[in-house]
Formats: sequence, structure tokens, C-alpha cells
Amino acid sequence: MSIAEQIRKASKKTLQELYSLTIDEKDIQINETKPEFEGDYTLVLFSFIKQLKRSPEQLGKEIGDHLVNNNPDLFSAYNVIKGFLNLTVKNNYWIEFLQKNYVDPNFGKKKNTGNRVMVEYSSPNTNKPLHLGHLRNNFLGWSVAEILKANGSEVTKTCIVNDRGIHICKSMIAWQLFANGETPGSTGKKGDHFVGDYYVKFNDEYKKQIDELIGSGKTKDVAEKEAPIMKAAQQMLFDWEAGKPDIIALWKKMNNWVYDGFDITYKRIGSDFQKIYYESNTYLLGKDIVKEGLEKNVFYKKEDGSVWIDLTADGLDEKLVMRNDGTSVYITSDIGLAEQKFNEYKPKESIYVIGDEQNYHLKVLKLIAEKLDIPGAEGIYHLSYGMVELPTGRMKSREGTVVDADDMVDEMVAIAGRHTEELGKVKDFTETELKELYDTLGIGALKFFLLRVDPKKRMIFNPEESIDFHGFTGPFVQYTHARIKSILRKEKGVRSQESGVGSLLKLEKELILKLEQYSTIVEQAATEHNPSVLAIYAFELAKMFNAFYTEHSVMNAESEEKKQLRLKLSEMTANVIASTMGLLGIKVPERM
RNA sequence: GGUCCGGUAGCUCAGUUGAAUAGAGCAAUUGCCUUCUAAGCAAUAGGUCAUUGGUUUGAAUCCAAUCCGGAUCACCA
Repeated sequence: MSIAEQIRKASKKTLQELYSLTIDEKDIQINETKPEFEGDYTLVLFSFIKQLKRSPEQLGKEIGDHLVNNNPDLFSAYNVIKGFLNLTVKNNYWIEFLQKNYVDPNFGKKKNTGNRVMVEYSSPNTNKPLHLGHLRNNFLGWSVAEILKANGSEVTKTCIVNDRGIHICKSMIAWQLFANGETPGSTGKKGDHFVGDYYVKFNDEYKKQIDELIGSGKTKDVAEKEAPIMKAAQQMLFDWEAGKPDIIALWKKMNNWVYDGFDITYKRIGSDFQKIYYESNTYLLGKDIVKEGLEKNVFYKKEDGSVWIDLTADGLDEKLVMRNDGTSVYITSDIGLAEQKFNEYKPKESIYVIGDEQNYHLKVLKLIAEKLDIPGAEGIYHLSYGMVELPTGRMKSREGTVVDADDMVDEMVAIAGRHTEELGKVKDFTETELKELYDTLGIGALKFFLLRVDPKKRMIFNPEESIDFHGFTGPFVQYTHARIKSILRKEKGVRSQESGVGSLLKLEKELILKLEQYSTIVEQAATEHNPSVLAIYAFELAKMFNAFYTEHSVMNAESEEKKQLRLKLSEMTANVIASTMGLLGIKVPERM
């Protein structure tokens, strides 16, 4: 149990015993004591003042006395300022805490409680390579999955590949028209980029044809419909749905090129999945749903035969669930997939990591699923995140204004390499070691950059300004870890098992206090589905250690006991930094 | 127009289950490397928390209205 919880419990008991006041634990406000006051944690008294009709000073004194007298192992002192009761926790408590936990690499994490969760993330289209926006999605999804695991859940990471549809056909038709049989193998190009180039080519050609048609007197609407290349793409989609063998073969071939490319990127950025769904297998799933919905009178049929649901009572609109030609729409197959996921994995919670542009869609999805009594409907959770935009506005792959994921990673790794070389601290590293370090630092900086911001906020990325390696960044935290490891190497770890001295300096205590909060932070990140909580914590912890490091020497401590205490403090800080960064998907180096 | 999200230092962001003098990083200025890694530390400066009103012992935080930015309301995904 965390110290804050213990104080909350003790306060509850005190209020009960002194004033027969029964109060819910969560209504007892415990804050960290501000640094300018004496104490570690603060009980805010204002809410009781009125009920108990006492002055803040009197109340504080009574509660303070009672708390300290009845919890002699926990508190050593208290003081009252205005309506705040500041409590000082015994040094022994902190030292014992450190003694007990400093070697545990899993400190702060919970054991598997069997709570099943599914996290769907990444979900790429197979007609173009990944861009910066996908990276935010991948990092978020992966990290949230790991955070939930650390908080005791049993997590299945999944990905739905959008491998069918008109967008794929566009790349296919352009390849047929312009490639002259070229392949990723023959050009040496990464498969996803290769296919993406033809997607761009399609749009170039499409635009050209529209202009020509407009030039010959057609209106824009007509031109868009009649452009031969677009008609060809639509015909191809039709042929694909009919299962025409040569089209299916081409589709498979080109998708495999893309998968080969994705594999490389996923491996590099550390995305992984236990289950992959392909839309080509799931897009027909909604059929039974429609039947079921009509039987349950959740859906209704219009005169033209199309099927709808009326969500106006829920503040939304009427929504189409099946076209009049009997084909299902996106929302319908999505519900079908939700049902299938539940049948296969029985998750209590099913998380969808999808951009905030689909807020409405996911709201509708959950609502329909609930109305249909689809099992697991209540567990649907949309982890909505803001778009990554350029200073000029949104990225558009059709217009080529995207920041490519592979390029971005390459650039970050290159910058990491340049910084490292300039500093010249690892000149004895082998080529392989250097390469690994550059990856660790470059990708670490990138992940930290994208994860340190609240997911729901949209963020602007300026390609002109490179991502920083100083301050509130991944490398800063990594650097702190490397620094600590250097001390531990020189001291050959921690030798003494003794609890050490009874006194703690301000910076030492601050650090232990921070470390103690780690489990609460993991819990918070899990309930909020928010990795930025951990990024902020990692930074604050590292910053605190650096302050301690410059002020006090570990190796040349005043006494052997002090040295042992500081070694433990250092080791635990390194462990918690590694653990926190691990949950963000960021590696920490031994040296840098 | 309806719905949802955002507006905090020059820039990027914490803080939003109400609580003590609103915090970081970057950028700016200044100091600190012959002692454990200076990718660091310490300090200075920088604020009408979009605006107005309300609730409260107490509001960046809650409520109302207004202004600004974005998303969405497709037989697209």
C-alpha cells in the first residue's frame, strides 16, 4: 500500500475516533507537501472545518496529535499552517522502503489479475507507407498495452489491416499502367514505399485526366466520375469482390510487398501483435448483424431497401447500416468484428487506438453494439488521440505532404549519432554497439517526443526544427540512467545489506519519496490510458536524481553507511527509470 | 447550424476529481567541468491561466454566456 493511501486510512480512522465522523476515503484530500513547508504529505482540513465547527488550528492540532500518537511507526512530526496539516513521515520508514525494494526490477508493477483487455492499434492501409501520425498511434497503442499489463491486466495486442478497398485498387491500377513490371526487388525499394509511390502516381494521373476533361467542357463533378483511371480502379474493386483470379493474384502480390516493408518498420520501432485481422476476411461480417438488428427492431428498413438505425434520441443522427444493394458499410462490419473479437478473446475491455477524427464513428459503434446487446459492448473504449500536424496544416498522403515514418526514424538515429560522436564518450564501442546505441537514443527521443503529450491533444510537428536531445526528452532520462550505471559499475553494485543511517538529507528524501510514488503513477497511467503520465514522471525522477548527483557524491560519501544508502538509492532510481521507460517502449543504455 | 475537443510564459507543454506564492522544457541572460558521464547542475528574467459574469471560506480547475482554433455530422474508411 502506498504511503499516501496509508495516510488516508489513518486520517479516516482518526476522524472517526475523535469526532465519530464517517467519511469516504476518497473524500480525504492528501497532497504532497509543497517544498516551502516542513513535511512530506499534507492533509487538507478545510472540508471538515464546517462540519466539525472548529478552527483550522484547533482541528489541525487535535488530528495531528492523534495521528502521530497512534501511528508511531509512520509519523515523526506535524505542523499546522492555515487549513493544512503537514505530516512528516519517519526517516526509518523511507529507509526501510528503500531497503526492501531497491533491487526489485518489477517494483511498482502488479501481478497478473486475469483481467482481459484487447488493444487494437496501428491498423494500417496497405497502399502506402507509415507516416508520423501512424507512429503516434503505434507508440500509444503499444505503450498503453504494456501499461495495462503492468497494472495487472492480461493484454492481447491486435491490429486490423485495411487490405481491401478502392485505395488499394488505386495503387494496383497505377502499377499495371506505369510500372513496366518493376518490383521492390528490381528497384531495391522498400515494399511499402514502392506501392505508395504508385498510389501517388494514381492521384497525379487522376488529376491530369480531370483537368483534361474539364478542358473539354465537362463539369468538375462529371470529370471526377468519368476519369478513365478512376473507372478502371472501380472496375478493379468490382473484379476483386467477384474474386477474379488475376486481380486477386496481383492484390496478393502487392500486399505482400507492403507487408515486407511494414515488417521492417515494425521491428525497428518495436510494434508487435498477438493477433492480426485482415479486413478482406472481416468486411462481410456485418450481414448477420443487420438481420439480428431488424429482428430486434433496433434497425429499420427504408422503402428503397436500405437499413438504418435511428440514434436521434441519443443526440446523434440516423445512421445507415446496410446499402440498398445489400452490401454492408464500415460501421456494420466493425460491429461484426467487435463481436468476433469478443467471441475469440472475451476481453472485459476492448480498446481502439484511433484518431480523434473518428470520435463520432466510435461513439456510434459503441451505441449500436449496446443496443444490439453484443457481448462486450460496454467494454468498448475509444482511445482517441489528436492528429500530428505540420505547421502548414494536416498531412495528406495524396499530396505527398507527409512526414514518412522510416525517414523520421532514420533522421533521429542520424542525429543521435552526430551528438554521440561530438561528445566522444564511447570511442571504445564497436560498430555494432554504436549502431545499437544510436537506435536506442534516436528512437528513444522520437518515442518520448510523441508520448510525453496528452494523447487527446493534437500536436504540431515542425520538420524544420529537429527534435531536441536536451531537457524534457528521452535522451535526458537515458543519460541519467547511464550516469547511474557508471557509478554502479565502478562500485560493483551494492555490497552491504545493512539499512544504513537514520538521517536523510533533503535531496535523498525527495528521491525516495518520488520512487515510492511509482506504483501510484503506473496505476494512474493505466486508468487514464495515458502514457504521458509516465513520461512526465520519468523526467521528474531523472531531474531529481541529477540534482542529487551534483550536490552529493555517492562514491565519496561522508561515511560508509551513507555511501551504501546512496548506492541503493542510485540502483533503485536506475531500476525505476528503466521500468518507466520500458513501459513507454524506450530502451535505456548502460553507457552513452 | 448540431455535437465533441482544445485556448495556461515568445515557442512546446504540465497542472483541470477546487486549496498554500500557477510549474517544467526550449529559446534569452549569468555562473559551475584537475573529484562518481556538463546529453548535466544552479540562478535571473518571462503570466490579465481567451473574455465576462456566477457558485464557494477558496476557482486555471465547477456553472453560464461570448470570442478564437480544430474535428465531426458520407450509401468513405
